Amino acid sequence: MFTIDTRSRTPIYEQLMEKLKELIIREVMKEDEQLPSVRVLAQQLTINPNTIQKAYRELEHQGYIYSIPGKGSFVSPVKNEINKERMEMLRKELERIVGEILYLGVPKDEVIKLIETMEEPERREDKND
Amino acid sequence: MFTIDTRSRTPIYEQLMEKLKELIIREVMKEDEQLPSVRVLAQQLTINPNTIQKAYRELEHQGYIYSIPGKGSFVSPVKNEINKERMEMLRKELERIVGEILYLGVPKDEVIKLIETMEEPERREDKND
DNA sequence: TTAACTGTATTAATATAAATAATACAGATG
DNA sequence: CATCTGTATTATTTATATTAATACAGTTAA
Repeated sequence: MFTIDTRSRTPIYEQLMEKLKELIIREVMKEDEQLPSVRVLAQQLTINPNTIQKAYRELEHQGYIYSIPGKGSFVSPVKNEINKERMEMLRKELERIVGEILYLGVPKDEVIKLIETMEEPERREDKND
Repeated sequence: MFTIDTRSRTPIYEQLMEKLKELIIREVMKEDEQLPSVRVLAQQLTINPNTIQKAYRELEHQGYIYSIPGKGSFVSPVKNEINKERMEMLRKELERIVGEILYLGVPKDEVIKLIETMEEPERREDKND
């Protein structure tokens, strides 16, 4: 499914979160799709189940997945009460990074251009639950 | 000068780096201005000199400050060979964060609006060394 | 030159966090 | 019932961050 660098200084569970988020954001994994179980993924990546569990727990807390005991873990539907803390954190991070980029001399226009090349995810409007 | 949260889960040296970068980016501290010495700052913040040293070392590696043994540590002039690794890392981080924000349903226009409200640092063009 | 600064380096000890390991429990499913 | 799922707990090991105590060399001013 993906690879983990056990020697990296960034913790395994964080790497896992990034990779999984990537799959969710790029919509490789879609709403309500089941994630590999804690044990299966642990075996595939040859890392400890507890580490997977930690990553899943965090992703659930951030609103990216939801878990049902006995059934499994699944990708969260996007619009369901976006985590406000997370949104606030992202806004701050964005400001920090753009601030740093501007300081380093990259003109604002270029930053905006970069963002304009990025794709907005397509989404149905009609699916109001 | 600033405050450090020793109980925070983010390492002290990272907090220090953020705070100092903030001062440099907001141009509270200007080119070639001297930073407090390792020992003085350590005493002020009541943390270990080695921790300050670590932060300074990293900031130097990222191109934000330069140190002269026996003299002190100073804010780097901005245009002097921007750290390309760092620029690349910032670009990637930007893409990651904006990607996540877009995924969460914030329209691209709004992200761009936010960036447009940010101030570009003013800089002389004539000072070509 | 001496005294008091500066950054830098090293080595050891301690504290905190991450990761592994071994289980256990309860819900879901066929 | 057997086997899958998530979740929780406790202990141990390993890695990282932090402190501590020095040492050395360059700078600066008295």
